[in-house]
Amino acid sequence: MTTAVRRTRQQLAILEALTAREDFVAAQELHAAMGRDGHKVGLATVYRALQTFDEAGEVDSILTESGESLYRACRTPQHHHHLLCRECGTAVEIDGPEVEQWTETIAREHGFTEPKHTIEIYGRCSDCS
Amino acid sequence: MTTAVRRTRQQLAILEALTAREDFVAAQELHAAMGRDGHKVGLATVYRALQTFDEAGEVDSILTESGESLYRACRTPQHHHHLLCRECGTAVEIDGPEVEQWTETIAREHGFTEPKHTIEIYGRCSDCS
DNA sequence: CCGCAGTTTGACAACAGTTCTCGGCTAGCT
DNA sequence: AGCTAGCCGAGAACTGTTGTCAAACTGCGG
Repeated sequence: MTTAVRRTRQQLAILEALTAREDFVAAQELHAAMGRDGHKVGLATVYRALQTFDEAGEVDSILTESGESLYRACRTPQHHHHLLCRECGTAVEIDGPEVEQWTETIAREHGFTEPKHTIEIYGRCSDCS
Repeated sequence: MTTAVRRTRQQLAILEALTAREDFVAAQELHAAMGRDGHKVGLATVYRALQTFDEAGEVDSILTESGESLYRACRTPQHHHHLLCRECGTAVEIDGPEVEQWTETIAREHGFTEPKHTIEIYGRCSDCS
């Protein structure tokens, strides 16, 4: 296991709470949910932990259209994107080698290095249509 | 011209200030720049105007990685994406029919309707590398 | 087993960006 | 000119996030 060390009880609890969720959660909501479950952790701690996990690549994060960050414990550590329902929030993980390829090509063509990209598709899922 | 009506002096000034800029600007920066030029408009007005223009499709807007919105008067009203330098902020407009295609296909495959997407590529431009 | 050094925590304050509020002002119509 | 609907601007309020700092916890050497 190359999984990063995750020392503290709190961090463990946060990761656990996150894992228990299917979809993306806002830091605040996660914090609230943990409070409801009796796990008292500071909000700042939640933010810090999520940030740390994100940097370590242990969780997946996206930016909503309103600028807030959502997190999700991510099973496929491999790079991928999301298809999000803008009504109910369901997220489908998608994989797009073609697009990865495309962004790299575009970046290189314009002399850009270290390309990173944000690709999210928003729509209305079949249940919500 | 289907261009929306743009009645007031302020809105005109805002649009003008925006047009004078090559790259994406934050609402606040635009406001500051206008102040420097002697055009006094309220910050709230700048926000309102930019929002309105954005909805009307008269300007282009993107969300930075830190969650702030940037705007730019956009000459190619056609849908397109951006390649942004994360150092100096230079933006290159890019066009990717393949990707448009791809997102639609993906969305449809998963039963999603009304697909909209966010695709931004961040990198370091040749000057900054 | 005890104490120390370095981390981590959590309550709260501080921030940044954005939106709301509301009195005053304008523009356009009659 | 008078009236009305909508716009403006200053600042306050809000939201999500980050910083602060003392207290608590951790592992380690003695």
